[in-house]
Amino acid sequence: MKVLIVEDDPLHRSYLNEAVRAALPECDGVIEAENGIAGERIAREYKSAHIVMDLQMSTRNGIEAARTIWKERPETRILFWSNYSDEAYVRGVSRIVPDGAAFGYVLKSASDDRLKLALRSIFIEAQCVIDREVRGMQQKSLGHTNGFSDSEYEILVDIALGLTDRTIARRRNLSLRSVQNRLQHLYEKLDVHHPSAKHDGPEHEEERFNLRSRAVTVAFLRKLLNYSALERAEAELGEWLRDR
Amino acid sequence: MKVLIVEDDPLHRSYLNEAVRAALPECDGVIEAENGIAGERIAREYKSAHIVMDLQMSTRNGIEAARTIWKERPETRILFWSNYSDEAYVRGVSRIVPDGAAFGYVLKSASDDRLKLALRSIFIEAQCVIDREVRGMQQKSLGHTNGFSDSEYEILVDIALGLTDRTIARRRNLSLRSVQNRLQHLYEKLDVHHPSAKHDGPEHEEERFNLRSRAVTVAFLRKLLNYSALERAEAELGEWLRDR
DNA sequence: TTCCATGTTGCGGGATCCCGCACATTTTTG
DNA sequence: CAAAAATGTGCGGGATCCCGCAACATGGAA
Repeated sequence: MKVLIVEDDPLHRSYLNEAVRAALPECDGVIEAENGIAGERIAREYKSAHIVMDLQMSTRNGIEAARTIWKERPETRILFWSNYSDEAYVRGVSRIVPDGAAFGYVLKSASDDRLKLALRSIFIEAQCVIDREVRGMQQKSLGHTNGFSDSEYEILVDIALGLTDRTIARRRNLSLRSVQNRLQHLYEKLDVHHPSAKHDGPEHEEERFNLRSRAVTVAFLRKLLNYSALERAEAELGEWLRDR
Repeated sequence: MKVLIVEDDPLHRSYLNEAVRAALPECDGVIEAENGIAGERIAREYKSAHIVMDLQMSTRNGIEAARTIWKERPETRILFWSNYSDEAYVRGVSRIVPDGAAFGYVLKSASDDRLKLALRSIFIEAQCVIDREVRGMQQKSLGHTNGFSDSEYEILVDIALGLTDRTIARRRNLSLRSVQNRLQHLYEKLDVHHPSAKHDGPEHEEERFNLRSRAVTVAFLRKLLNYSALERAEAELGEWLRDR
């Protein structure tokens, strides 16, 4: 068995290397890649079936790399090893994992033992292992209370990209009013109504926030969005624009 | 001489510890803190004058920590050791460094030698050391071509926070029109005009972007903004709102 | 001093956005 | 199955936003 490590940081890379060797005596070779592009290439060359992947890498992030790898070989087992459990990452990962594929999501802050256990579970037992904290995030994002449905998330991404209502309507095949409707729901869930508005008088004073922009900001602050998610969304938008 | 290391990641922390001991034989004690809060506390307790600080930390980021430390003891020498050279970080740092203070900015991707050299230059020679790449960013953000003036950056942050034109006007003591004027300049610099608009017919077709939101997005993608900058701006906004 | 660059402010209007009111369709729930 | 809760759509209007046109102020450069 060979294991491919895709990780930006040299320190983390060598740490992973050691952890893999210690946890998997049956492993007879560890290959390293220092960014997503190289990871994809090497995975293709060596037909790697066991990969440990960092999520945030400068030249090409782990989600993109994993997606292309899984597209070519859906049975590949990938363990994501990340610093963060942002909802944006969790959503990004669960969106691309193929049916029945074995994968894992472990935080870098996890203990040595947790990492090694995860390595064995996924690569030997073909069993999914998801960090407690990450699992919590996943649950929350599905539960209806305080959680965002896919359609709400979708429109959040669209306004984050800076699309107009009309463009969103065309892109998502909706009427203009429906788009605005979804926006209402989004604003409600993000709690970005006009905050300190006193409804005493009829005057329309103190509207402090531009709801559209504000929504994006609080989504960022709540880690529903992050740079990586924006980057991916921007790329998808680019494709759609090319297709008119 | 004692050195305080403020760094999230255990691996990086121990690497730094070793580097400091190797580069500074005259150092007779290395203290470690694993987040910004602890860093501030320990710096206060030990009156640390020599600090190596990570910028992105989960509980409290390095810029905040450095600011409070420098507020109490402006002669403290701080070496920032960061993964990124985002303009947002560079601006954030240069905004808080006191007059005449010795500081440094080295990327984590720098070589061992560069790091050790920087440690000696700052802590022994009291000389500022700024990574080549970071310096480039700094220059660019000052140069008028392709660079953003302070006022433009200011309004960028304001719309990123989701403020309305009127609120921005009150906050920055400007007229409404001036705010909109600055926005025009910002849109121009970020190149977010209505892109594929055909001016042939009088019809107003194909306005794909909401300029306000779009501007924030491209600023993010160009790393003029990042999570840390948003977080700081949000905190400042909170203060201002409390003061009415 | 005169001229020109830069920045601020007013006015006005077309395009969007935000959203209440209504109604139809779909899905969920009891 | 029927009630209830989502969800999609149209209409309309008040508030904002985007921005051209134009008048001033300020501060150097010719």
